[in-house]
Amino acid sequence: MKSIEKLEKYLKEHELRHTLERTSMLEYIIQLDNHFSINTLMNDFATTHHISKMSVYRNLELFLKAGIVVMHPFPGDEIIYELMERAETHSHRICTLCGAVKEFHDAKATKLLRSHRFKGFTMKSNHIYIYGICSKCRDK
Amino acid sequence: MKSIEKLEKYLKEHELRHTLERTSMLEYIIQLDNHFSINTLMNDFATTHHISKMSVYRNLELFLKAGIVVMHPFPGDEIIYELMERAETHSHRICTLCGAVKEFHDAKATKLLRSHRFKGFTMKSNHIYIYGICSKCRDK
DNA sequence: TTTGTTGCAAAACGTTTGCAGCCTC
DNA sequence: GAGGCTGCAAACGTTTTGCAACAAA
Repeated sequence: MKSIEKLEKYLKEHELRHTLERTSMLEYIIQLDNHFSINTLMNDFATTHHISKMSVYRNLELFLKAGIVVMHPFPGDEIIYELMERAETHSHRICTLCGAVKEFHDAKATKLLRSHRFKGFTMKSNHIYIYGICSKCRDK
Repeated sequence: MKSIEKLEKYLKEHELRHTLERTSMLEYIIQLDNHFSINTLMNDFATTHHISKMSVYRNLELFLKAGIVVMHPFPGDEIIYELMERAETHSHRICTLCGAVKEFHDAKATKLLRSHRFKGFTMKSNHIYIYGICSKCRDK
């Protein structure tokens, strides 16, 4: 499902309101087309759009609950997020030493995961992370 | 590889030192045999062992780099960690609405992921996360 | 003896809280 | 209209920084 539709569905189901701030924040994240952090939203988005830092915090929370945005377990001082819709198109491999992250595709594993059926759980999305050491760090 | 061996290998390779604090912190995490947060370490570990909060922060960082501990992308106000060795034995499914996390096994997918070979990247570990809605939240 | 490590305390910083006013619905 | 939502500012609490003393190798 598209991110915008997800937002509309979530707001409707939870009797929450459609605001300009929510829309503009989601649109910003969509056009970013990349990983981002709170800093990205505070420095690049909040300063150039009509929205307060508080609404950024609160609406990021909402996007996470609605499954529109995912958090990534990447090393480093910042928590990294990504649009769920975008994150679903690839997996991540991470160097624990330097924190470098690469995206890669794995059609087989993704397909296998999608076929899962859980009792008492509606699957929406699945994500794969591979940890290891990149060649740069290995050569040191 | 066992966590203790990982620590020794990492310290040796990086010419770092073997200290009582590092050992006791790792032993604490091993015997915990569960997810944990900074709070767990600060309140339950640091107060009952000879170690300062600063060393907890700094050594958690070290454990992450050494691939001894992993961070999880779970919703909520706390960042959740787990011993890598323990996390490798299961996958996680997460309810985005209430934040509930369940561990589950998926031998097939895990095996498939282990068979990956990357150019310029030495894989150490792989992790699967499934997002969705649990039955409790669905029924509301 | 060298140099990484620890622990302390102060400082800095990001995040939360409470509330008044605004805007959806 | 009712109640969610925003934005402000103050309060809060965690994390970082700098440094001196200590300890591993």
